[in-house]
Amino acid sequence: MGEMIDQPSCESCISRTHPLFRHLNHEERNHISLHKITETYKRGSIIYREGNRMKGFFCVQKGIIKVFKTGFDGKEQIIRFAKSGDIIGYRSVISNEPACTSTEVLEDCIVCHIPPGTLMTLIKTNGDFAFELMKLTCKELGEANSYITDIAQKTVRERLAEILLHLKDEFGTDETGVLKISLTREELSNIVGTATESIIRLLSEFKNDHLIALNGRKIKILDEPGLKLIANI
Amino acid sequence: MGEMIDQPSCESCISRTHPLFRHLNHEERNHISLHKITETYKRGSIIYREGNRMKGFFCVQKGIIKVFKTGFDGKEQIIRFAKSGDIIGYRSVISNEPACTSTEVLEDCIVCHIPPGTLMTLIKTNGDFAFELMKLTCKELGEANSYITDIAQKTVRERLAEILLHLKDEFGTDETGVLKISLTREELSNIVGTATESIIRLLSEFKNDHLIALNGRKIKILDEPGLKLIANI
DNA sequence: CGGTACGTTGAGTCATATCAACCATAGTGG
DNA sequence: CCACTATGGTTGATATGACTCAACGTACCG
Repeated sequence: MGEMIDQPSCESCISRTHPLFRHLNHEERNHISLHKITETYKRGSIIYREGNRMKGFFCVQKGIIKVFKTGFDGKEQIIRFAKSGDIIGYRSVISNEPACTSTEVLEDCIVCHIPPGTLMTLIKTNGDFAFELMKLTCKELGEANSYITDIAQKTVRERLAEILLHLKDEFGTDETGVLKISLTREELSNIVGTATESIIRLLSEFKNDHLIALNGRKIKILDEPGLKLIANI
Repeated sequence: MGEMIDQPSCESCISRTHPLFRHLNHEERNHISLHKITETYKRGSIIYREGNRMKGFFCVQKGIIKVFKTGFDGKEQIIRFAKSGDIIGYRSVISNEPACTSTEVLEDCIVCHIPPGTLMTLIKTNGDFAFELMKLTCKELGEANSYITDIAQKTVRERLAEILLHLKDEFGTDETGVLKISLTREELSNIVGTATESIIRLLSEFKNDHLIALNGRKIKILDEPGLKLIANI
């Protein structure tokens, strides 16, 4: 459970212009405003865990969350990240199944929790909302399909190069070119689907080949075309 | 393009009781009836190809279709199968993106093609339909997420055992216990994500361990608990 | 100051890919 | 009817990418 903070109105929320919420009318937004709970979560907190019965979904205002599954031997597999504007947990609400992933906060978050009934009502009464949500799901599904193909066919080296580029696209870099998202070696290995040691060795190979620069968890992309070549993009 | 056959009415279609179509009223069903095109496809035909702009979606009446992506070096990765009652191609219609997978017929098919406008209208005007479709997408997404974790973390041996059990669940067996779906060794390898030779070797290992019996493409499951043990289920 | 989590490096092993040869079957065209 | 070709299946030998295990360094924290 996160910590409750002053409850801001949805009328002033940055997500108001999000494709998903763009089509809501005054009344619908008001309804959400009344029923949502805005909370903060610190780095390391678990928002929900695989197997939990979901009691609504979450809209991320700020921060970064990792979405992962736990494999047979307890090893995490990171499926995706959620950041400002993304929503998580809706899949389980809709399928009415226990959550199939866990979510852990990587960077302190502000998250709005919206009860399940509100989601259902919106889907069934607002066609545009339903359509946008479906678009979102379809996008995720398309990405998942690509991911499957990549993991099945590419080498660890190729996948690491691809993930680095992908992280740059998704989270960007600061002024000096350092990836904004900060991950442990283990987390990187849990995205790529490999052993931590392999990631360490490959990162230092990439560094020797002047593709990246390393400084602890800070990763700077030096040669994007070079990485693309390795990743086969 | 498939071959057109006598156009049956949707009023008598077996898919009428499908969760997705259950909530359609007389008028909506009539509208689909008027606008759908029912076609047959022979084994080996391609219904649509990755990158195609989709001109509607398909509802499978009969037969088996494989849904796959083509990797960098041309190797196929089978993402899923579609059989009676399943629908394919809707993702691209909704995202309004080119198809992200190709589909090839494994067993002669009867397929109804439904134009994109009809899908959109249904989503936006029939909340129950939208909700059921979303459920379907979410189910696929959940399966894709599990698949990612499996491929990333399990060995080829474990995955093959799992796939065999999965094929049994999805397509069943005949009276003698032989899997109803018939796949080439290469197709099996394109599901598991490995080399054809590895599949051949592992299948014959499983056979020696009396887990399965082999006769050409016919695979009989002899020891389901044993396979589950190997698959870590 | 010791403890805990993370990062790094080396050595050895193993699962799986790759390459190559060969067999079986079925369809094709002269 | 036979040679020809294509496709799928099988097996063996060899190479190697990646994992595992183990030791050790580093940094932060109470």
